[in-house]
Amino acid sequence: MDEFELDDRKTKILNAIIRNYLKTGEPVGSRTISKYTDLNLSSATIRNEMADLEELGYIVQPHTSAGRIPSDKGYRFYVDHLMAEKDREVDEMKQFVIEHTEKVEHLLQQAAKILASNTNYATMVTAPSYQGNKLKFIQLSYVDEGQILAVIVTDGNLVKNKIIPVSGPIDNETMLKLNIVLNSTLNGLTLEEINLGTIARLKEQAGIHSDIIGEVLDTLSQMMLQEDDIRVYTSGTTNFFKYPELSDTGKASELISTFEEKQQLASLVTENLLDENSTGIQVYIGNESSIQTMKDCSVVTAVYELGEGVRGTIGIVGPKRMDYEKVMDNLKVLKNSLDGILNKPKGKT
Amino acid sequence: MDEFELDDRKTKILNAIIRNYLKTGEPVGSRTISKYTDLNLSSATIRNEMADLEELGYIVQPHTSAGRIPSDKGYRFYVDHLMAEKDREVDEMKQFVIEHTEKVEHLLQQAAKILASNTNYATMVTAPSYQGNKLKFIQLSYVDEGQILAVIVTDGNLVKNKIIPVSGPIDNETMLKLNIVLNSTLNGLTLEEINLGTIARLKEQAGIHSDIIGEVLDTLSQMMLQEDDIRVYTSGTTNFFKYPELSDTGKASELISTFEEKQQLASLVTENLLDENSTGIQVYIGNESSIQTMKDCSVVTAVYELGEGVRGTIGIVGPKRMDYEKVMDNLKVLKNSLDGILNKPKGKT
DNA sequence: TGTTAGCACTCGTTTTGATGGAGTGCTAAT
DNA sequence: ATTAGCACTCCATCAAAACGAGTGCTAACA
Repeated sequence: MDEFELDDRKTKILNAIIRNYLKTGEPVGSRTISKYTDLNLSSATIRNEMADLEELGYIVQPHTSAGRIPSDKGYRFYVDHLMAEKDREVDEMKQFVIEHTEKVEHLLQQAAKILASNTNYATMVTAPSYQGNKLKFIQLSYVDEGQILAVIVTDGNLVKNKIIPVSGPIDNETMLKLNIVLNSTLNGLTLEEINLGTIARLKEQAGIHSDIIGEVLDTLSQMMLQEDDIRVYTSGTTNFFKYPELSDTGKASELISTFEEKQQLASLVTENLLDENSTGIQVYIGNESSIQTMKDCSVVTAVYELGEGVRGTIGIVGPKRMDYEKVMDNLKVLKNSLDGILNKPKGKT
Repeated sequence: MDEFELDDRKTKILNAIIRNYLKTGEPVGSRTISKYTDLNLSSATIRNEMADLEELGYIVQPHTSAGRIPSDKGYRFYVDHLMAEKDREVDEMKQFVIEHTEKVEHLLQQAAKILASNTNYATMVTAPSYQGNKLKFIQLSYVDEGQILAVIVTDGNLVKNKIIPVSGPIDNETMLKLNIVLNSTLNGLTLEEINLGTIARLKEQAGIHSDIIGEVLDTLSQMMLQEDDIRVYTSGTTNFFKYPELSDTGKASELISTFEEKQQLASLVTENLLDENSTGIQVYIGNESSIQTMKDCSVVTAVYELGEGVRGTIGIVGPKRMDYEKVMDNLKVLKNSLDGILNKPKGKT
């Protein structure tokens, strides 16, 4: 619907304004456009058109007697309709050489860092959620009196562990039995598939030690629950200082604080992880994102999939006047680097 | 030696200057001191004394016709000789209510956060090193074809795990045997105590599967090696903005970047973890710390001991003009809260 | 001899005013 | 419908001026 309220000429002018503003960061005036486009119109005509565009809400004037800059609506229009037109060369982009390390956390931290240094924006990478990830192996070990160690491995070789306190001592045979019961019942299931029936069956089989099973299951769900555990790796937060519109002390400080409060970031990103099964790229302009402090920023995110069902998000945060094309390209490339990396043979990618 | 080059009056004046500057953050002039102290001296006399103090290097003038501010040497003198004099009330300090969570990492992140909000400085907490920590339990599990899971538990219930790739399949009996060998040989040893003799004995016992033992040992040392794994939790980095002398874009940005590069912070803190067995509090003023970017800051650190041999560092970074007394008090209290927390009964502390 | 009052001087900060330029909106001519 | 022209607005920049805090020095004082 939006696109019909703009005729061809207005679209061209808007495009020119936005592209120009992305480049320079300065409000752009009618005279500039008059020369920039192939429309061969005088600045006066452009002025008239610009007045219209402003009335329609695509551009705004920081103050009288200044040029125009894109509004959120303008950016949105650009991202949705104007941007894709241009084919761009990916070869200029630095490659993502991600060392295939054992530690997922290192991997992700690294990814965040590279993305930040490539784009010059602040970046975040959320650790994968266990959504839909299958249990592969469970092991209980009697470590110490009163303490059992539960180790859980899922597809994609994500490992979690927790110490569970128990009251009495437990003999080896019981441990063995519990392990067998747990593994035979739960292996191959996703967390969502463990229902009351499964639990009842488990407890029955465990007999006298059903309390331990209970503990284990609690642990399981606690572990896999996202809230508790969505880790977010960030990098390049000081990049905010590179953009005058964000670099005044107050704003930058708020933004960096938000990045320190990883939990907030997680929430921003989680919705799109759940809502959307598509692996597309999401763009939030200004207030479109749910985080107040980012009202002067744009957020671009993508979902990666380390292994089957092991999905997380990568994202960048920068000024609204960001190089959307470059950012989206970078995200795509990084996403591809990460996708399925856990299942790939060891070594460099 | 230093203290002998200052007579009583100079000491008093220096003290007054520093205390005043700590409060206000403004260069302090002779007139202020003339009224502040009980010395009942005119500003002119103070001026003479100040000229002397400047020549001795305890104070400096930001520019002609400004008051004086303490030099690094001045701060050092204050911290070493002047500060302790005053007894302060701890009751004003907010308590550290640390929830005793299972996850050490949450615990430490929380500690950093509370410390930051208490002091209004940037804080860091390093995860404990394994220095001197004893192995308690090792378990190898055959998870998948070609993959063994190694789980290692140390005193203090720190758990580490790693997936080890193996070439051929391994039967249950072998696994059992390996586990017994590993545990019986290594339990109770610290990492440092595992020497070539131990290793040779292990491999011999393992027989045909000595390669796996080798892998496990590699993993062990890799895991416990500090370099690889000193995690640093930080908080309150945006507090730098609260102090004008640090809040200009350039400096603040550098500092925050340093806090993002956790590894650098780790190095700052590690030395004192190793060098010193005392549990005292370390103060680094300006260039006394090894990190260039912190030349305009003071760093105060303390060592905590979660469990026996499980030691890490807590520290705060702020302007040289920081409230040393408050900071040191806070560190002491936090240190006490953390000390031995792993061995304490579960629940609130 | 140590202390103090007084004064000239320095230097950073803040205020003020002037100037210039970029850009607009409107009107009248094409 | 388009354009040229013009008056007007507003911001940014710069320099000068006014200000104020604080010093160093000298000469007087106890």
